[in-house]
Amino acid sequence: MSATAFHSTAPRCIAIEPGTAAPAAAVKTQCSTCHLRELCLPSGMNELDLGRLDSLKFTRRKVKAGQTLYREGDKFTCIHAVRSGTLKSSLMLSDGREQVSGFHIAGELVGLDGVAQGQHASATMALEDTELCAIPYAGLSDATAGHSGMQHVISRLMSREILREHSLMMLLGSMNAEERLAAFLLNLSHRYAARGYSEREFHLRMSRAEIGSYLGMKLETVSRTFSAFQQQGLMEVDKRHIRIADLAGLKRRFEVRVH
Amino acid sequence: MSATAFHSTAPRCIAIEPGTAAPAAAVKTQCSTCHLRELCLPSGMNELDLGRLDSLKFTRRKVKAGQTLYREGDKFTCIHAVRSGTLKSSLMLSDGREQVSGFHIAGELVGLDGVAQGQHASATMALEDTELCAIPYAGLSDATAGHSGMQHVISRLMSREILREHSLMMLLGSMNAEERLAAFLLNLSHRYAARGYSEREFHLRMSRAEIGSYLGMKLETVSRTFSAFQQQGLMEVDKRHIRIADLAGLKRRFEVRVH
DNA sequence: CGAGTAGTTGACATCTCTCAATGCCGGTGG
DNA sequence: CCACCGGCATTGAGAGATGTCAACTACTCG
Repeated sequence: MSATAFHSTAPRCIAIEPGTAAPAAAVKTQCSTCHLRELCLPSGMNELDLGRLDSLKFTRRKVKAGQTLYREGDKFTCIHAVRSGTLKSSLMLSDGREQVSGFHIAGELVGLDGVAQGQHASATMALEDTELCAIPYAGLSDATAGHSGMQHVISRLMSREILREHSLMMLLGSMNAEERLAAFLLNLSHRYAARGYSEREFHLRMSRAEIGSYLGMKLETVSRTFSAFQQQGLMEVDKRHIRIADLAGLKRRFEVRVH
Repeated sequence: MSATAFHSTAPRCIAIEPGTAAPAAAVKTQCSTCHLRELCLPSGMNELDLGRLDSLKFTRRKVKAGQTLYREGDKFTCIHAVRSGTLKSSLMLSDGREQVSGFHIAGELVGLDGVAQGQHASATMALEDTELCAIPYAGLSDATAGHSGMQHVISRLMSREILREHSLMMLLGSMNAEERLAAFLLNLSHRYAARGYSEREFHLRMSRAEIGSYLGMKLETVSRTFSAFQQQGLMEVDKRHIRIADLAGLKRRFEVRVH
């Protein structure tokens, strides 16, 4: 049904992707020196806790465009933090229907849904060549045990994931096509802006079908809605390149805040 | 827009509802003697951790039908565990649109979305007279600090909430009206069965409008879909009383498992 | 008893989906 | 080098599902 296929093997998070340019010894990363530390796992931690995090030295991992990071049912061992690139997570129904449940960019965490059952409930695939930090969940649990501030940060991250899903539910449950696409674009714009990129001009890494799956509409409807926005003078659309001409107007018409 | 209105005051979780039959001294509850312990907060804990939980002695709290437990924006201090009764949680858009994000019955936890920002992102209202345990989040954090098994249980509960929202997203994003309503009823049936109630016959505590809001459809469509199920011989529907005549058939036609 | 709430049903409108044709682009192989 | 192919996006026409509006009934509460 979906245009995209899962054709990679499903390596574990401890393994280094074979065939990548990674040196023989795994590249290790410390949070305290990472330019994404304000957005990512350490967000909200104090210096002391950040130091504790550093002792974990996370392994880096590369995933090429089209390859999966994990599939549904895979054993859950690691949370992953995106260093660069873009991923999509999706849920699969027994009859083959796919629903994209999220897109992830630099500084975002992937895989928190695996904690509940010790195995992943979704599959996650790279939409472009992507680099991540593999954060072993067991190691993280040990490191945070006894440090309630640090523990609270983890809980906050999980709760934040719940909030993220709230807004998607809102979107899927009570918005029409234009509102959905506008909410999606405004959300992306916001996330890019937080990372220092342009909030008005960006390149979509996902297909119309993937956007549609995420927003609960068909790819043709996505395409038509893009065209409608363009005709309304709200933005210029050239395939995956988006330039928002009237960001304020877009917000005025479509920014529906939750409470 | 919505048929339901918020007309209660919004008491804090430490307070005892005025005017209820609760004795002067707050009723305290220990998890180890609770008949819901297998389903609720202690689910998956060992004896030792359960003992630690007992030392917290949660305050009971009653909320009458139609009253709110908390509203969006309220300070988050407690998670609540449902002892008896039914609640709904809902999200509000700035333009007044409401989306029900969940229904909660005995043994389920309410309010985990507040952890992220220290304030509630949703509002929660009792659909019938309801009794809860108020679980102060700070106290819980302290009690679990240093006990990674106990901490992991909390994380699991949050992750479980993420999974719950996953299936709702799946439902909202890629199912038609019959599938949505069937999935909702099968889910309810399952939850009642786990609590020792009939899986075939139950009383809905929520209106057609509330079901519709939860499932992303209008109340008339909910009503029509109930009628369709009845005509198909799948169930008998009398207002809010449901008797599933052909549970196997309902499952066969509509049970779409995630992976 | 009257008003208000909840649920059902019908008729029609509207939105999104479905199916189909076309164009564009990049990669590949003759 | 160019023809061809596959994947992605756009657009049109018509179908189908759900929303909207309205009428009616049953029930509850004051």
